[in-house]
Amino acid sequence: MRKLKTSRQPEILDAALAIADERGLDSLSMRAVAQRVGVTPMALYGYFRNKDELLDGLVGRLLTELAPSDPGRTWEERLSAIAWATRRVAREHPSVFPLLLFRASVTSDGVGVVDLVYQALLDAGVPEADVPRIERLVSTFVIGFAISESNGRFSAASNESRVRRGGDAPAHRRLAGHLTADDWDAEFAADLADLMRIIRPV
Amino acid sequence: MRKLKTSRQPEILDAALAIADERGLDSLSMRAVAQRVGVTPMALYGYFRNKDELLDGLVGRLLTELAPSDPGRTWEERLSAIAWATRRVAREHPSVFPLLLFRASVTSDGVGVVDLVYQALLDAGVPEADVPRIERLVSTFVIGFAISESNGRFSAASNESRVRRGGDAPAHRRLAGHLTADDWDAEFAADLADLMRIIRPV
DNA sequence: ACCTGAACACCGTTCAAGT
DNA sequence: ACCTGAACACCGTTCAAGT
Repeated sequence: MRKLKTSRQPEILDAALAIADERGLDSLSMRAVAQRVGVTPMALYGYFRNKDELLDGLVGRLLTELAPSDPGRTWEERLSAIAWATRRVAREHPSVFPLLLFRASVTSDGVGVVDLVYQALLDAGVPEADVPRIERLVSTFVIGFAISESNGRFSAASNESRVRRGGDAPAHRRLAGHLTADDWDAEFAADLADLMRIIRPV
Repeated sequence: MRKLKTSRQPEILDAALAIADERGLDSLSMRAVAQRVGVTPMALYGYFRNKDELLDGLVGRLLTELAPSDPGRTWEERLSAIAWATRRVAREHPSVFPLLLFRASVTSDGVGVVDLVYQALLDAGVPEADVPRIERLVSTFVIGFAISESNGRFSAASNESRVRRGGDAPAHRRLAGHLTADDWDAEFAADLADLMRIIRPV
């Protein structure tokens, strides 16, 4: 396991993120990254052991964007700031963002964000034994929401298709007037408010 | 857009699911599926327009496994049954399962499951206007939890790494005794109980 | 210390042709 | 109606070599 160079790692991650943002994750090939950096594909292997490690580097890059600059005073404000920052990062990097759900955030940046959440939950009065579980509950929802929104699972098209097929879906038929949501800011805010009610009086 | 044959679609999806389960999503190539079915790669294109549509078919297959045979009497029982079934499907098909978060469930099977959830939420007394939002809240969490668990985001390794780096993470240090969770059945049950508290007195 | 070239074993998909 | 063969434009990665 030979030592890796670090000098041009940031430059390479910049190029990779740009390609993913512009042309999607499927277009993110070692060859494409190399071309953008102005180098032969094989040169990349001096900086990342393989494509998987390059993707890990990309996840690390996203994590640094999650910690808000101004955390806020109350624990509600601090949790909200991180949640909305997460959603913003998902909109900025929709192709790369889903990798967050699959790669454990063990980089120091990832731990930093989790630590902020732990502290907020402690301040909220959550018993120490419940804090890690509640952190996973909230982060799983927030990341899942951000992915669903940015990748079309929540899309209006999906809701309309459901209405059209409403024949064998009685509850859909009854809810016909309420199926076309589109203000995801409002929905996310309402969801966070509901989750706060879980946290407050544990 | 020429018409597709349907005769051997189930057989092809069986083969694809088996490959993904045995060797992972990266090994799920059209060529590998074709070989398993005993046919030339090009023969598959008579049944699915491209690889993406084959993956959609796979998602449809998973959705049929989500609706529990015995739904249960109370709305709590019915919601729980679907949630636990979802988690079981994720463990059986960890590589394919994450696709559920990226592809809107507009197949009739998907609508069927969502309709069961809508009905349970109505029975719980959730106002009609809130039902679709609460369904998205719960399903996003349940799918996200199942993915995180089956794909290592919750792994013990990740928690131990965090403890080790605890130096610059004060809340982690304070919670050191509580960071090594491993009973995901219990955690999932506790999470569902918390979510029920959101649903009950909306 | 950093980079290149050639090569290997793969991909998804199109097109024209075969029974 | 169903399937095949050859071809095209790609992949990630190894190895040996070059400055």
